[in-house]
Amino acid sequence: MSDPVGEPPTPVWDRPPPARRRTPLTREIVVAAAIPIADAEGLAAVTVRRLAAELDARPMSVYSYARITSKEELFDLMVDEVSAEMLLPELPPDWREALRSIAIRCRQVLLRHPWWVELVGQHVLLGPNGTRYREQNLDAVGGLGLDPESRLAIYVAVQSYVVGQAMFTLDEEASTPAAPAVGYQAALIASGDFPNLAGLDPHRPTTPEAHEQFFRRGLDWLLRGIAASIEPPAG
Amino acid sequence: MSDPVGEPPTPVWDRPPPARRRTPLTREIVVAAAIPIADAEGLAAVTVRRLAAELDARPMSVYSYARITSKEELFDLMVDEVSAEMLLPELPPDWREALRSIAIRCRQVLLRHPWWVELVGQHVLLGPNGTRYREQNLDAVGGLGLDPESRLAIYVAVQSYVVGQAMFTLDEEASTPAAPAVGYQAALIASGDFPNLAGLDPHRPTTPEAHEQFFRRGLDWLLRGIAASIEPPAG
DNA sequence: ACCTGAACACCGTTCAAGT
DNA sequence: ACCTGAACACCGTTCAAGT
Repeated sequence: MSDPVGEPPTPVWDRPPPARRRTPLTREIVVAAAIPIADAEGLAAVTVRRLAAELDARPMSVYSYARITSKEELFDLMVDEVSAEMLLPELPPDWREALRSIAIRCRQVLLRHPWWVELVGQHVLLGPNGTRYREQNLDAVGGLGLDPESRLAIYVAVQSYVVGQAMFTLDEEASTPAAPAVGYQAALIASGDFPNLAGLDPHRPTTPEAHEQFFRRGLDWLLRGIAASIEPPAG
Repeated sequence: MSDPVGEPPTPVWDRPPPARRRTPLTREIVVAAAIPIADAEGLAAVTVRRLAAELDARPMSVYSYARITSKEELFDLMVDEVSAEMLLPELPPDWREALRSIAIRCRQVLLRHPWWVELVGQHVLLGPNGTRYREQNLDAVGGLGLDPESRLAIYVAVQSYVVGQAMFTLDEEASTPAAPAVGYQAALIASGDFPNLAGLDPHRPTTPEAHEQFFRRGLDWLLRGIAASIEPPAG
């Protein structure tokens, strides 16, 4: 692992001398290397030294070639890169379907990149792709004749729900029944002081499909409430 | 800073010898010391060594006296401690008012302890106070004759919105107009490619009151949608 | 048994020295 | 000017030695 060449099957002299660099290190390569590490092992595994080793470079070269002045800026780039995945190629004409599609797509991306949620709290969506994403959200409700502030309020409400809900799903996926805290929880509930929690089926399904159904239920509530406030009850 | 006694104003011999320890170090004291640090300087400022210095102890004593085996467990304790602040002394009888009160209270606590949002993504609410908080949430909709799963869905939906919305508020409060990313953003929008974002008033109020109004709007949408699904339209 | 000092294996980043 | 090795000032945690 610490030997970038691996176990040499031939004498040194037979191996071609290392090329200066197969492809010059670029910002894109650095970001593309960091994202899978964060996906698979969490944000904490993304260290400058680890990236350098992975890219067969020296730690400080990561800063030089990615043109970043701190690790935080690398995180900014990672957040914006993933924001691009949230963009829909096309927006359904109906505002409700448009918001629903955006929310579902966003959720899928968040479940693929759990660290995004951790970062977005401190790294606002001000990069190029994050800006495009926000523009697309406002576009979704563009045909309703609402004032800009109201459109922003709708975007923030839906996005808040999606991000918060993704956190819950990730939480539940991460906490195995064997975790100590889960056992403690069960003992607490068995005390009888938590009748509502006790009423929950301990064997309720926690499949991805079940989580998605749960998510859609809340999303429908929110969209229905928005609809009720912008479309005065007909009849 | 590294000298726990400060600049001595008297010769050593005049100063009373250090008491063994004013009060024995306990878990509660450690957690109570950690929370204000996180509130004021962020989670990253909470280090074992910093805590030890603050409490006039050695780093490893923090582990011993708080009975924790890792820093993560300290974070677990911090999350649960703050969860207690979210509990309402009394629940309004009307389910909608109950959910609204919980949401507003929760939001106030989150704005006081911004790091809670960062942690809750990986530290599920399985401690004693977190469990009480979840029980209270389920209790809020206990008088409607809903099945347990539906009550859980309502709790998760409201809580998701509250947590996600708090992140947005904290984001906006944190990003000063002088931040480089904000300037970049303005230039992007000036390009004309983002008509919806361009339509937003750049001088719109960003006071805490304005944020709260924004929050309440989305909360009302969500509650209205929930109401519509459990109370079939009368008339 | 409980507590703790020194040491270990890491971090991100500074900075002076290279090219 | 751009790049980088060594060094600095930190981390969380292990572990052996104390009481």
